[in-house]
Amino acid sequence: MKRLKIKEINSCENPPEKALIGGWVRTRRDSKTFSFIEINDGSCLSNIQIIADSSIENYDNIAKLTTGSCISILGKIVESPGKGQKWEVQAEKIDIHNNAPEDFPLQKKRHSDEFLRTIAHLRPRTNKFSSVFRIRAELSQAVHSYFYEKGFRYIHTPILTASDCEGAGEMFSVSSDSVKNGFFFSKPANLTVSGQLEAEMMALSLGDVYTFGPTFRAENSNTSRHAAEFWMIEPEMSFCDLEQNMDVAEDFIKNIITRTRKNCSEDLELFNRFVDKTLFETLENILENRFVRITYKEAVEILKKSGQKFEYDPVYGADLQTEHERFITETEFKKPVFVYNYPKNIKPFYMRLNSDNETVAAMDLLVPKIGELIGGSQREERFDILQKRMEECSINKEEYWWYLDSRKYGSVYHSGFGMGFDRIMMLVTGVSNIRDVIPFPRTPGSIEF
RNA sequence: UCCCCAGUAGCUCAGUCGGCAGAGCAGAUGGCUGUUAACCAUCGGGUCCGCGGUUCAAGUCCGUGCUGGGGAGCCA
Repeated sequence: MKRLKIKEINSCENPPEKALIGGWVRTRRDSKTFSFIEINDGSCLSNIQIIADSSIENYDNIAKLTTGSCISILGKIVESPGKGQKWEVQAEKIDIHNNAPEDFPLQKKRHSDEFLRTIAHLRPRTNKFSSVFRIRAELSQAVHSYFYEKGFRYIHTPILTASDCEGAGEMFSVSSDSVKNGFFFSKPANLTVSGQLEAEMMALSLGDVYTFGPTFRAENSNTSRHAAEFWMIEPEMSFCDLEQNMDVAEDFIKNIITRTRKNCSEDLELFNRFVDKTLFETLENILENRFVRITYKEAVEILKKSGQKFEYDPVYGADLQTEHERFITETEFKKPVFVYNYPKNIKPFYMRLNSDNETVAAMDLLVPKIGELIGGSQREERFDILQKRMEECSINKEEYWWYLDSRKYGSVYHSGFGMGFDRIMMLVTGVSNIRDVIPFPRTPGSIEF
């Protein structure tokens, strides 16, 4: 008999009379002649209640089932006379796959996030984390659907790379003992910090492309928003300027949030109730408003005129501090804000120089509570200017011969951005620590599991 | 890497002025009930994060290390 998932039963008006169900015991309540067993199979947040009568052959063992055990049940699906659930299962046969010993670390009460991180292998068995990871799957799917529907091609950029100077942070080096000098690739290799440069090459032939894959940064960042291994989405579009780039970013975010809200309503409800009571309000605010667009120069002026006391005074020409970003998105506008046209000396070489010769066509998207969610730019497509910018930034042009080639042969204006997938997970769920939206997070000093 | 905070039973936490190590939940045993984080009774359960110091006496005070958390920098 085919196993039926709890989600299928719950969404049914007329479920089949009999079903085979498998899952993990969340709680068991005893009576003299029968047991109530609540099991969860991960298909949805809800559990299903199993009634096991003492007439079942292995009832002695069933009455000893502990939280965390795994069982299969063959039984009748009936309307529940009790409150709290529509359907329940009158068990006819119960297979005990494993009875969890008494030291099973998850109790029925609430655990702290910090404790659950130490048992990352078991935390998906909790309501909160199973919800997080169902939402993560849905949000991933939404990313692919969005781009697919817009005619973008999903491309795979390398994870192993030789480039080491994109200004994107420290890199992990990769070596192998299988070759004598350690250089498997004949020169030093690293884990990628971005697929952008390769994505540009693909965009300059396929038109609109995107990557969605793992990214690695060896920065010793100890914050709730940084991980050493995270997933990044990087669309890259030919015939696209900075303004169109921002249009895509805004539409993209609104689209994937809308889809996730529709398809994960039960899971999201949990976060709105227990994790962040303003979550739905926040998402509503993002969906219903146009994102603000201001230049870097305007941003600095707003900060200067605000009368707000900052630990670091806002100065034109310097990077915006976290406190500045928060003021702009949380206090001044109270909605997502694109800040664009940054001074060229605080941005990397590949961003397109504006006609003022001072700023580049860069844009960052700042979002309340999350901070920087997107960083992007129109790319410098002009061969001579790009070379000059590389010189200014002390980039070794020979290593980038192929990148420069793309500006030599059929170059065209193009743009793209990078969005931290784990950060939009935080936005959508209200979870405040990036370690809690990644199944097995890697952070400085921590690579268990 | 810097600043701040924390570490006590399997988990969540209390522990007063330095003076016998505590509760709830979880577990075991028994009872009761179409139960809903069920309930009632009984029992078992401790390297008070490690090391060093002060003291008649340290979970408590001091130093140091480790681990975790919050913030900053860096970024997505």
